[in-house]
Amino acid sequence: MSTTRLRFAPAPTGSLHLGSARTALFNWLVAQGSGGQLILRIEDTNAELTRPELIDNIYRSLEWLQIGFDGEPVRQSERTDLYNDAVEGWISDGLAYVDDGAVRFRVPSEGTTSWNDTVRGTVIFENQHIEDFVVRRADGTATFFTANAVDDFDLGITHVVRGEDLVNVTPKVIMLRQALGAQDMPEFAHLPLIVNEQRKKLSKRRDDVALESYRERGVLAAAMVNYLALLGWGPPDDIEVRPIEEIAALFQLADVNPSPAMFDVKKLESINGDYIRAMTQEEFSEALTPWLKNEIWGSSVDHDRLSQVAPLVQERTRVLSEGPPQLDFFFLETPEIDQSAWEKVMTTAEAPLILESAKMAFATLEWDVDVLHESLRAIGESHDMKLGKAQAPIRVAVTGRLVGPPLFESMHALGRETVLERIAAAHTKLGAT
RNA sequence: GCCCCCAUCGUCUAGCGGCCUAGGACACCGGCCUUUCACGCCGGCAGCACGGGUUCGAAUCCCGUUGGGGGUGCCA
Repeated sequence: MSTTRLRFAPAPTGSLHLGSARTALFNWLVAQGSGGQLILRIEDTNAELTRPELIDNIYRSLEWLQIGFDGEPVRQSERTDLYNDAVEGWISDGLAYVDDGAVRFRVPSEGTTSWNDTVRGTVIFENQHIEDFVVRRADGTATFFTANAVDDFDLGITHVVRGEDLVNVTPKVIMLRQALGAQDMPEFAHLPLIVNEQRKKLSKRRDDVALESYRERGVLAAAMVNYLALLGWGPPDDIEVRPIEEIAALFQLADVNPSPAMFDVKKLESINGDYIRAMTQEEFSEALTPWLKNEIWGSSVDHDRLSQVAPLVQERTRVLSEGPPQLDFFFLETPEIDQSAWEKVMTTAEAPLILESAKMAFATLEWDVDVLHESLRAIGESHDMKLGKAQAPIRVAVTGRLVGPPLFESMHALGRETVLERIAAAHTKLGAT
């Protein structure tokens, strides 16, 4: 029995593109599910694509996604002899000819070239519509077609899984493979494109296509991979959010939907929120660390303190970068007061009374979450206000904002002294205006 | 222009001739829970592009129309 062998073959053109990441993932899923091998092949036949930092980018992104490969990466820039031999062979067999310094493959003017695509069914091209394409440039380097056909053959690739934008090169690659003397063809599967709201292929110019930028915003690798798997494929049991190993066990190339899929950031973030909530509290506060540097107070954070308060915002965080901003009042000397929040709740007749009462009550009561809760509830009641209303001035005074983590837990963590200071400051500020 | 492909709720999908009065998820809208926001729970809105066939029976098969996309480089 022959083992399944796949390859992910990106061209190094900067940060890994979402579409490429999805292609890498689907290749990986097939390899996992079939117990086969997955090879990473860098398509850098073009000299400017051989820059090391571009290639490092790919490695870094794939490593982050935890998409692993078998063996060392194959660099096409290091296999030029192989391609030259192939081209020379085609010339001497009369299958290719020199044209203006370049070498072109002679495409028959009759007949058809077709294959049975695993996701799209039979695809047929009439040879008369295919031009004599270039297999070696005038500068002596091999083109994509040549390198692709030679490598897939030489590396024993059994499944070619790639984007739909490559459908039209497939007949050319098939011809070259036959010209190489191959008796068999790999299984081809062309994945649907990932498109934007305008239903156009994601493009670098218009869309946020860099995998890296989602990572920087605090999308977890596991969530990204989970979401990507859902683009063009759906689990048979309707359970969408699940470990990638489970997806690999369920995934079938033939089940992939051939129509284009829109990249929906909202859904990605929803899934990311699921993954964040599934973390332990320790994992979550640890995961927040890289995003601290965006905050002015972030450089001097006490990590014990952070792990104490981070759980308060865990279920309120969809992407990690949203975490630290919700925690600022714990680490700032004085909270940054949101102007519109202040105007909304501090300009009522009750606000000063609530602050006044709380200032007195909080000075002596037992510093306990439940006691604080009950105390504020009673204060509100004495002014004929529901707790939801009564807590607002205190919340603004203590946290600076109208919304945030649970108030009593926050005050408890902050400590009596700080809370009293902030309430007093707000009270004074009110009196002054 | 030419070649190739695609077509189920706004979006991602399930469906592979009867189980469909079309299921799930995200989004959206209500409600409950509730110390704000969130989480959670309950409910709602909303779709087989259109027209012909085939069949006892079609979202599912065939043809056409329309609409959309991809490609058309000595890029990959």
